[in-house]
Amino acid sequence: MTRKKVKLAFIVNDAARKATYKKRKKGLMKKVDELTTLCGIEACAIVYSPYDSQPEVWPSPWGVQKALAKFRTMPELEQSKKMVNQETFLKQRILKAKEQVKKQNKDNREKEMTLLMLQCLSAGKLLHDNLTMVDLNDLAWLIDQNLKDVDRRLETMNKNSHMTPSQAQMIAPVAKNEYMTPVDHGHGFDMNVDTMQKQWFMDLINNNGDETMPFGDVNLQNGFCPNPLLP
Amino acid sequence: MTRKKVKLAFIVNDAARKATYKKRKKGLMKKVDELTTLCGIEACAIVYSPYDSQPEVWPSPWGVQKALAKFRTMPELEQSKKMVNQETFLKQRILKAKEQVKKQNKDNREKEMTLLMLQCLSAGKLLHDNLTMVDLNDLAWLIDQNLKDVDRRLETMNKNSHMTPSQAQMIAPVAKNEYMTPVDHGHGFDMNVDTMQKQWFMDLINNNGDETMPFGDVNLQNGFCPNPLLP
DNA sequence: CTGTCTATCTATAAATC
DNA sequence: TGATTTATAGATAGACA
Repeated sequence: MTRKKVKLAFIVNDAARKATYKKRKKGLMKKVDELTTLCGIEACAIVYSPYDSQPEVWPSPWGVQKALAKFRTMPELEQSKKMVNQETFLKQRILKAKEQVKKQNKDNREKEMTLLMLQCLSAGKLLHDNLTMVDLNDLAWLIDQNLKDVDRRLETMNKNSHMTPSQAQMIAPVAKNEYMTPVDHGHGFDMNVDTMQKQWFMDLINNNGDETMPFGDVNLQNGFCPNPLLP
Repeated sequence: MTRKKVKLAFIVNDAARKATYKKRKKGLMKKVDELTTLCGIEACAIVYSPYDSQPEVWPSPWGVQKALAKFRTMPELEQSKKMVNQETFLKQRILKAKEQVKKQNKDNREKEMTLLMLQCLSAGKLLHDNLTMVDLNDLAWLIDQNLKDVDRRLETMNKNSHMTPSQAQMIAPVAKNEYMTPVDHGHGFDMNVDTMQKQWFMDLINNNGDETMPFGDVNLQNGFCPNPLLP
């Protein structure tokens, strides 16, 4: 039942490797078949393995010979060109993979920070003794993002509902403009950048985490709690 | 969004064909790559198309040359053997496809019969004027299957529950052994085969379908209903 | 070894930018 | 032309017969 994503590496287990070989060779053959049929082109595949005494070819030895003949008509220079193309392709794939890893890490980071923020809200304090400055900076950024979101919603409410601005403010009193300034994120931690705009955050990390939270006005006024997960 | 299952045939639309070609060539290349990596073998693919001035090869022209050299070392006889193998392979695929069609038809038939049976239960009568003898035979088989299932459940109950056999019988009184005899299914309709064992069914189709159903004991004692779908 | 089954993972048709 | 997105078709790992 395909427990996990198969990692692209040599399969050590002999039986599993052979089983995979059989299945995938069949699948590959089918793909070649489909490509030629769907697109009306010529193609062939050659597989040489210890499981078969001879190379296995598709769609037929004749087809292979034909394709090969064409390939051989290529001047050496052209063949080299193709080779370079192949190399370029691999480089592109590597680059793309790296980009994906980068994006994945970014997403993971954001999720971590969301979790951390929620834990902080639950505990009523920041457990910053275990956090690095980078963590705190990222957390600050995330919270700012959330605050901006709250602010946007507030504006929408003020414009579209029958609620007065002051009533709306009472629902989310922390969403004050002084906290809305964009944070210069992604360039490492810098205590000197935007410090004044993140006053609430600075206040927080300069104390010991067991006093009023920036969100205290909402429902955690006296937020300290012996059980870190139960407000 | 892959609206439909792509039928395996030449794509007439030029743009679509080219797009498919690009995608699938890439996919094929990836597959070759994976096969070689996972199974530690040598393989290559050659694609010759009007979209590229030269044949496209994987993993590299060198690899292709290597694989080809091996192929060329095969005696003509062996090459022919391989060719025959290819033909055999295609025949096997055709055979398999036919078997799948057959199985599919069988499944469809069974579903049709299930639906029919339920409709009959709902209507409280068999609308047999619109049914062929083959239909009725299949329906009889299906009902027998269901009765066998009921019987099996009854036995389980008698063995494992605190219920007495008679109590169990009251729940599903139709599951009497006289109806449990296996039906010789799949050889066409034959009024002379198993007729006695399917007495209830014969009774049913020899009348006009507006009287007691074989399942009448359960909850359709006086099953006729003006609305065919509402008991 | 070959086929089957099922839960997942992967490929990709179409639409859109 | 190529990249991205989304929903579906297809491939296949692992277990079993």
